[in-house]
Amino acid sequence: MRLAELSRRSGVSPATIKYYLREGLLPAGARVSATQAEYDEEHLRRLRLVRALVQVGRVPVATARRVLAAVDDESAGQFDRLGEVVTALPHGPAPDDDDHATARARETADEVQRRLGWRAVPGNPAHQALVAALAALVRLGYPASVEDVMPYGRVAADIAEHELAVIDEFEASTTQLEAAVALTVLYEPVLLNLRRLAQANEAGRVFRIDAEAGD
Amino acid sequence: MRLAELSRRSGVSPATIKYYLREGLLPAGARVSATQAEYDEEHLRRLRLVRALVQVGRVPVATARRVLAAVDDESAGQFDRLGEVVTALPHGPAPDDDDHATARARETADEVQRRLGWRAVPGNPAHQALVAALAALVRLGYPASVEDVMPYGRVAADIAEHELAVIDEFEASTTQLEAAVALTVLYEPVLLNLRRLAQANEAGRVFRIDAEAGD
DNA sequence: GTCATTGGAGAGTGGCACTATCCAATCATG
DNA sequence: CATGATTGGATAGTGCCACTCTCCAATGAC
Repeated sequence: MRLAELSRRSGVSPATIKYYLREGLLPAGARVSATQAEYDEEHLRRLRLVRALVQVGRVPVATARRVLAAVDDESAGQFDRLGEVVTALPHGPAPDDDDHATARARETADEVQRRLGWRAVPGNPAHQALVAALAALVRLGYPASVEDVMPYGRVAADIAEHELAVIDEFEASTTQLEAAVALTVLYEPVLLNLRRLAQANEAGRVFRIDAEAGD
Repeated sequence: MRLAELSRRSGVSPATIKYYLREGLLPAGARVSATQAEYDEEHLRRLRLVRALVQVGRVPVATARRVLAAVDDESAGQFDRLGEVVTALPHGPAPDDDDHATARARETADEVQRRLGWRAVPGNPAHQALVAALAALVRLGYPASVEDVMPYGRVAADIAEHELAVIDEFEASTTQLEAAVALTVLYEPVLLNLRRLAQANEAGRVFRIDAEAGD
């Protein structure tokens, strides 16, 4: 199919598809002549994945390129590619200054991971972002002790175990990696928005009861 | 204290503090003369909250203004203010087109909420964002059935119940609302990054065993 | 043969979170 | 009281990012 049809079938504007081609998010089509290229179903699928990552998963375009390159890199082993993928995916900001709050947050993060039996990797961007978030809570005086964080850690462990089981069912290593990326990135907003809905629901219960009791 | 000292104590540049004052994220200081203003500890605390929301929570500045205005609005009741806060907080994008995938996603979202005993509010931005994320999964052919999503819903319900209990322990309604905002926004990266760490840990177990077994 | 279409390249746009520059009023100091 | 530094407010500018617009030569369809 031509670029115009790829655009029509995906709902992505031709200009944006050209942009993705330029940025290396989408492999070039098979050049059928000097001014025409042919795209197939695989291009359509990849384009949909890119759109999902960028729009729903809020992955920056430059990051998506790195992630997809790691997924496609047949030369490296599966475990190394997965490592590249998870470190390339966007995380929060790393802690900017090493104050008291950051130090306490780091201790908390380490202890939580120890209790869950995880190997703590201090350089891991997810670890850094976790410390930064906990440090912000500490700075504001909100609860962020090991006991406060542990419930989230247990929940995360449950979810991850379930997700890896799902990923492991895919056959080829490239489809496994693509599934890992898609499920990691796209179930993120699912989880967050379900949490928001649960909070709204729970808040309705708690505060309405309070209000009925006379505030 | 003067703006310069507020800057020193918070680590935020004077130019950025001025920007926040202009944008209404930070109330003006007490004007002590035509060219001088006095800031107190409350300003410092608010500034730290703003920084945490904007930097760690990735809340857009315009959104933070709405959220903080609702927290401060003494004229409205607590429940209404909380409603304004949760709808103002950033969510993912709403579904852009109403195709087959979106329709299926909507059904799934409704059924999950029904099973969890939540009142489904279709106009809720969190609901919209949930549908958009599920639609993206459906479009890519990844598992997004009611059974796939329910574990996340149960986890969200557990977390929310725990969080509301924490919030309910704060005394004044303004501090409760501020706590609701801070905990909702700042525990989000905590949860997400713990999930990433759990995934990395679980992936290490699964794929290393696979590799040892001969790939 | 003619004219609309295609794909590639480069520059331009709009939004956002700052950031740099001015400026007049004021404060501390001698 | 003179004077130079500081302060806070206003305005314009910067850098980044995800597109989007415009142009163009080569081509394909009729």
